[in-house]
Amino acid sequence: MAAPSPSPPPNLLPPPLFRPEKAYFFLRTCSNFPQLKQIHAKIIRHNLANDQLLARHLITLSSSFGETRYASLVFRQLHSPSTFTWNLMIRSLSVNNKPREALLLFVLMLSHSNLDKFTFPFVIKACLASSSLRLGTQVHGLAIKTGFFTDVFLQNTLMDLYFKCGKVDCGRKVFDEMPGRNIVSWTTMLYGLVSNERLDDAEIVFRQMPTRNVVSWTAMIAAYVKNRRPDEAFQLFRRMQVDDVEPNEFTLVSMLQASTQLGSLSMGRWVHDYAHKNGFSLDCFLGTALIDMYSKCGSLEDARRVFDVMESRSLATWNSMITSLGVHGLGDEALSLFGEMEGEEGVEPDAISFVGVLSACANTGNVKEGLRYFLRMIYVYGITPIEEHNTCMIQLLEQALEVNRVSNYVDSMDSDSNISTSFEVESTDRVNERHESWSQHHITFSKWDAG
DNA sequence: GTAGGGTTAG
Repeated sequence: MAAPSPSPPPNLLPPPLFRPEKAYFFLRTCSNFPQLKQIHAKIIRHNLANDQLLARHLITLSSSFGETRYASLVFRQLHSPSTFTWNLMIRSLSVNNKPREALLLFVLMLSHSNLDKFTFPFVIKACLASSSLRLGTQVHGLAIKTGFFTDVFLQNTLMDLYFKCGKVDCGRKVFDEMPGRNIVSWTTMLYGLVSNERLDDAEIVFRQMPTRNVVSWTAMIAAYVKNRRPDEAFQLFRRMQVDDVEPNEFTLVSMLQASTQLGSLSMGRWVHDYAHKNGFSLDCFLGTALIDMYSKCGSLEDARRVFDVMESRSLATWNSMITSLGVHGLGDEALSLFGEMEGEEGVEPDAISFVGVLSACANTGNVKEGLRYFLRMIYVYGITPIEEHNTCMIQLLEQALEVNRVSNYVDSMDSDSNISTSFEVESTDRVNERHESWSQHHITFSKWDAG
């Protein structure tokens, strides 16, 4: 009797068929980076690593997880990436805060691939993000040379670059020579003028605009706020509603700033109420603007209430709440909230957080904690002190010296020698002379106390 | 797959 033929060992079995469609399905449902790596491994095992469409999905997804190195790896595995894929990779690096790498890739692209009209906005944005105006100008030249300059997206992005680099005349020239301006071109022009101290010209542009949408209205409202003209911001807000343009979160943030500038709690409450009634979600920006408004208009309770109900909080949200507590004299609460923030995943304090923390310590005279946080800022978080930190520290040290001076004075009443006392007095005076800014700082906080 | 407006300190 013939022996049954042995079945091949499992590792020699042909792999089950893994079509690209199946890989797309997996990628569509993929929600984290380890999962993505598993799917990618499968893709490689089934010789699909050179599939352009799959690679695009992998690049988009890994960069959405912030994994640009992995995205680059996928990109490098392609034999000859299409222009689309080059663009995608440049964009991925740029949006993940790696504009220099994006620009290097663009330089490489010039000798390996054709460009298209989509390439330019990505590259110009990378120029802006890395403050490379010079390269931006060269890209401008290249756009003209290659015939892509007629694209309105490209022109708008270029205008924006010039305005944000302070080159108003260059931006204006692009705008003036544009044959097919659209609403974005007009709004870019408007805001370009505003951010270069030219509110009057911006008003003219706003009047001349053929059509206005919520972005253009909001840009003009924000312009008034930026120039500390809150009354005009409110006027324009009303006109916008008469014009049947619905405000959005961006608009409301500006209106909250306008309320803060007016110091009007009732106006601020009205904006909050408006947001509530119209179903606006409390996103990080709107929530933080509300906290700031309530705190500066005198209602710490409302600020805290907003903070507590917010579903997601940005670093700015935490900073705003910490500063508010400190400013309202609740230094201990400010420090304890800072501790909570440090425990929160993905939220790392920045220089502004420490301005809040140190001024909370300074206001409550908490010298020991102040020094501890100051050192923590420098040595744990690697943050270089800025003037505001130094001002707080000087205030704290003066308090320490003052306490020391008084105690030394008391000691000196019991002893014959008062050498150390005179030294302390002298050094306090010297500090006062050198740092007159302290008194200004003090006035700032007295203003809060009064309010 | 591309462009414009928003938050925290000072």
